[in-house]
Amino acid sequence: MGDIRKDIEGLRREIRHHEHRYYVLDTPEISDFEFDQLMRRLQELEAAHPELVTPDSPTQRVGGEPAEGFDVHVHAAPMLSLDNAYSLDELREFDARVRKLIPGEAVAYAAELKFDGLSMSLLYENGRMVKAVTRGDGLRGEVVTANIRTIRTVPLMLEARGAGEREPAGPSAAGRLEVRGEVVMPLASFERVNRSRREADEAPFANPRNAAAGTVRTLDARVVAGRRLDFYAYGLLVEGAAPLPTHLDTLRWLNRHGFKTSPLVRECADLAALEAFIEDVRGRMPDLPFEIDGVVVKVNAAALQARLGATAKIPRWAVAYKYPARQATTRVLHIAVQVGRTGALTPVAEFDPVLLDGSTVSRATLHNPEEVRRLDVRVGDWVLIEKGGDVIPKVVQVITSRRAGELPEFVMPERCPVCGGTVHRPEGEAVARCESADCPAKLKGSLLHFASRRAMDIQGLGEALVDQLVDKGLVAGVADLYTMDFDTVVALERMGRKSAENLFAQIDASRAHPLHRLLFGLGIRFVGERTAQLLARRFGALDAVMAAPEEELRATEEVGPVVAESIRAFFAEPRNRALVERLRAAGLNLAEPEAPPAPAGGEDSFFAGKTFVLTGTLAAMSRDEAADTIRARGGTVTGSVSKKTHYLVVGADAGSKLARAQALGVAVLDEAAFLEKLKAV
DNA sequence: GCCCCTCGAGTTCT
DNA sequence: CTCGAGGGGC
Repeated sequence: MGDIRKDIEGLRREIRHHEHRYYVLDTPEISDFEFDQLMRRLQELEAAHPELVTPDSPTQRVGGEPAEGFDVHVHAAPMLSLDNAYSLDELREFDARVRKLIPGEAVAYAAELKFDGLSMSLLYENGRMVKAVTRGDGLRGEVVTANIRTIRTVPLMLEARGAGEREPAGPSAAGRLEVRGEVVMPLASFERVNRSRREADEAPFANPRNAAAGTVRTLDARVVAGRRLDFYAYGLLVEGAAPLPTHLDTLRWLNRHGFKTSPLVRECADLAALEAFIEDVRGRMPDLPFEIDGVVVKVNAAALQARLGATAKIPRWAVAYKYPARQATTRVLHIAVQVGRTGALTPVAEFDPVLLDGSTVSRATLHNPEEVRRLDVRVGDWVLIEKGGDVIPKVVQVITSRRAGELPEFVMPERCPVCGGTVHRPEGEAVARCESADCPAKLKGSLLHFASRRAMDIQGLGEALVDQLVDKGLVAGVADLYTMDFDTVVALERMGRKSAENLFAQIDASRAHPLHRLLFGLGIRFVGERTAQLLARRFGALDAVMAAPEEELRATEEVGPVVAESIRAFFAEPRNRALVERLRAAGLNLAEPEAPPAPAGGEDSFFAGKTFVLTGTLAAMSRDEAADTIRARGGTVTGSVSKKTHYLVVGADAGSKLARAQALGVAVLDEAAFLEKLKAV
């Protein structure tokens, strides 16, 4: 419990620091998204430990303090922010919560666009706009009336077109009332503003929302007038009057009085209708003249809203659904250089974390110096990133229009960033490699590779442990794994007795694995899983492979001059020969068992002699299991679709392979058909 | 010598 | 999953 209290206090300190940087100093150190994540974590901890919530916690107020330069206005009613739903699941939870709080009521929702701008409160007296106030910290905002007056879609005088026949007329515009909405910068204006800022050698705005926020807080209203902002209204508070019966009524009232409101709105009776609307809006997003980042969902009936009420920070009757972005833009903070097990130096872009398709992404490989040059990525650049058909994010392009001034080009280091060893890039090859035999990064990579599932399958030997073993000098090569001292390992960080026992059991069991796993695990260049299997099967024992002259090696399937030379060079290396001797001494199996007889009945099965490719996620089994099953029935499984492929087995979310199969006219089996064929045998 | 097929290698986040 | 590159068929 003491730990949790410490965590909470640490988080609060951190959040207060960033709030100050953001709201007061106007020089944030972290992205909005990271800030949100900190806040979320604090909220979760406090929710789990309500006794630790204090009134001065950052969660107990809505935002920051107004900056100097503008008058401060205290909102008549706090401008709350909305709770966010980052997935349909979270939206479902919202719906369930609402229905649970007001059981038996027929709940309908009003859904509209969630503009990516800044909230604004407009005060009207006798129909005249007298004051415009930013949201500020939710309680007090900045008075920016002169700036907002320049926005053409903000009515300075309320119109009062007649009510439609079926709509209630609503309150008169005569008294004091407040209209709430969002100031946005349309994309066309955004492009124009950034173009002229670049011409004037000023840093362009990162996105329309920042541009709108920056503009509204400009002290010179003439500048604001030139920026063409827009205003969309979504809320109405009338002094001394009850709210209109529903949110949709409010929107109609606002329209009739001269305000723009969300161009897409729908009344949704249930979750399914909400999901349909969300899907619909997603499709239309590219055609909208402004940026949105989601859909706002509100309980439509004012009476039910009142019954649901609000917490100190957010109303319980509304939620903002945010789309998982398929693409995102972010800023490159750093280009790191990683060293892999083969010594390959890989440049990696590290950027401001962004939410991309449901997960937070903070880095993406740039593969090699060639790719860095092709993209022309530089530290400080804004880049467009996406997750293609798969999970792995990639940098699509640099947004050169947002490059502020001159940025230095990336240069590959001439020495290994980990060990300082010499780096060599052979003529005509894309990758540069660290040449040092003792590079810790290479050692860590080889250990992880050795322990990987398809090699020696030592579970529990992960990155964290390998780091410790190497950094503490306990392991200097794979052979040391078999001579490690149990007590030393138990003493390592985050290593309990039980985990150490499991680890040693795994290491012990690995001694008996067949030769092909060891051969693969050694990490000889160009000898992957398959080549290792072919070699092990042909030579039967490690000594035979080591002793084989190059011609013999080349007689093995899929081994040509390059691979043969690589194997020869590996075993010519004295330290590698010594390694083999140590492994032998440690009692490792250095032989390959005789190939098992062909599976009974395999020859006449549907699968026998045919080539299969698997893609997507299968529900009934993993892809590996499916591959084993096919092989057990006499089929072959390969990784890529070609004309020789007989069938492509597709699971859910199939990627590019399906398209390729269709292009080549390769037959496709869906999971149901595949399982059917399996049963038939 | 060209082209197709595979294999190898690197990779993100939860 | 994708890219680069080795092997081997034609």
